[in-house]
Amino acid sequence: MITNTIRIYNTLTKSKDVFQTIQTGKVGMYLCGPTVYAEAHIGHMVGPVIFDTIKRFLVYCGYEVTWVVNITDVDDKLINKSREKGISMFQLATSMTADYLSNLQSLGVDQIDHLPRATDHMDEIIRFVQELIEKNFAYVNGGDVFFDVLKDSEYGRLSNRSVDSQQGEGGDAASRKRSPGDFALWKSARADEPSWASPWGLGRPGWHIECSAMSRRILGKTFDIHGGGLDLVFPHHENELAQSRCCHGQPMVTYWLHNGLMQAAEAKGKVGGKNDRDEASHAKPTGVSPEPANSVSPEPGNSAAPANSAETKISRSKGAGGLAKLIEKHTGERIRFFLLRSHYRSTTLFGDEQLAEAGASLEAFYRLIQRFERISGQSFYDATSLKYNRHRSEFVAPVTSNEAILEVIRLREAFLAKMDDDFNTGGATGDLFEMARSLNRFIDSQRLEEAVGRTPSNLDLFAQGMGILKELGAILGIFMKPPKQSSNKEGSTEILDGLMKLLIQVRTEARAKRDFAMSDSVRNGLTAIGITLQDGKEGTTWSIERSS
RNA sequence: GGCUCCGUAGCCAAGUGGCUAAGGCAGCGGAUUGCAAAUCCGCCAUCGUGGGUUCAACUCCCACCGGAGCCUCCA
Repeated sequence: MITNTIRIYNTLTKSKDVFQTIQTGKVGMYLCGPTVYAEAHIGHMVGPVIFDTIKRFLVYCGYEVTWVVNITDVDDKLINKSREKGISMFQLATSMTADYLSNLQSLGVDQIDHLPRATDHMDEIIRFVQELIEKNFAYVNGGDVFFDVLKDSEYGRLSNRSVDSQQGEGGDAASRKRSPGDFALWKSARADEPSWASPWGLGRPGWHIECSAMSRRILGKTFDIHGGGLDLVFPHHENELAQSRCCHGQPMVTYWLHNGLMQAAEAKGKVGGKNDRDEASHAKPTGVSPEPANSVSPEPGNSAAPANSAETKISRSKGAGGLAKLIEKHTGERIRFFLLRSHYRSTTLFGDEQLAEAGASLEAFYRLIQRFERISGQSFYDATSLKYNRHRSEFVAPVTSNEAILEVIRLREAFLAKMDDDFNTGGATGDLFEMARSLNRFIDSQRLEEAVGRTPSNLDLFAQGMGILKELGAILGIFMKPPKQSSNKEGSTEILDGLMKLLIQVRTEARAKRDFAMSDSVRNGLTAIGITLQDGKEGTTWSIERSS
């Protein structure tokens, strides 16, 4: 059963529209993926994470969703970069695609159904160009094919631009265009460039046509949702839209979604943007004095670092696998949660401090989950252990008059209402924090930490409450598996557990004898190496502090 | 220059024409604890500036100041 109370902000209409699918119960969505010429940076993850969340939410609401993310593996940048590196374009694309996919996996983006590569769809691309020529929306000049912008009366509507304000690319291509705003559908290849045979000679596709061709093949001529970064609105999406609409005589997409761009804290410009890439770009006469050169970069995370340092550095180093390192330091779940804390349409301030803060707040959930596992003796993460509801329409509220649990039920509604409102994950996470507080309050008020409070009905109610937390976590794609511990715990778990047991026993005996000097010495020593002890009603527990 | 968007507490960040303006981080007070940690309770904002519309605006309109994006490859 479908539950639809969703409204989506649509770039095309510039308003929040009621969500209505083309086919009942089915959703087709397409997200513009990367051009795989360099390692991914955090900015590349915004779209995938929000779309992954959108798909989870739509599935939760009862839809059958097909999600496509394309991989652009042929492009001028790829050609140039592969030459630079002395490898083939194919090799470069393969390794950078692998990097991209592993980053997605780390962030829990696992809902993608199709990852089409442009080079695997040359036939469809060529056919698409052919159709546009036949329908007189495109023209051939030399070995190039251009889209004729003036033939499309609706051109410019998505990005709110008039045709005469279009500025086309200059260079030798300009002379072969009818009007400057025309863009290439097919580019003739020079002898030393990768190329494919076509009716117009050897060449490669233009930048925009692959998305039109691949989305048509997989999702059809008209589909529900198309997304990408705000920077793609023009020219990429405007052109894609023009190609598809002109070719098919019907709308390409119902809802155009655009995510805001990441901005490096204490740095100018978006992450991965011009300022990041162009080391020596003081060309702009902005009147601002050139930044001081930052030669030595302090340890990231050192908040005492001078401005123009750590945070800026992270985005700058994207060419050297910046994101993979970031994930290693902060864990994928932390980065995902960080991205979800703000609204996808807003510009997000990104920096080491912001990430650390997201991590600190996440700890409260992890502690609650540990508390649950300790009390109930069952796993929170194991799919067969804690029951939770996968579909919105199947929800059955726990029967109780307990205030804390009633609050959890109320917060679930609030959470879902926020998700309904243009996928407001930033607002929804707020409800999650309140939910955690309510669940802790339930534990405290019912004395679940002690044997006396663990009545079957209390334990059952508690499990139902935690099930709601898990239900909502699953929509956001978090709390699906245990958080990553420090890497050095791997492989030595048993020895570590044994040692900790021993130390705790020694300390407990000292405390029993009221030898607090001794017990504090043990605890302080452990704290110093990153292990935290917690004295509870039923003994002492320990945990390793995760990287900050 | 053209076209968009943003400016909410020390920091991050939701949100609304009228009820106490979410939540997080940090901080402070209390309960709890041998002391801590964790947890719970409480405190911590008149929403960039100046006008206007309105019975009523942080929320709508205008101007200004400040910031970002696109117009060229970009998630």
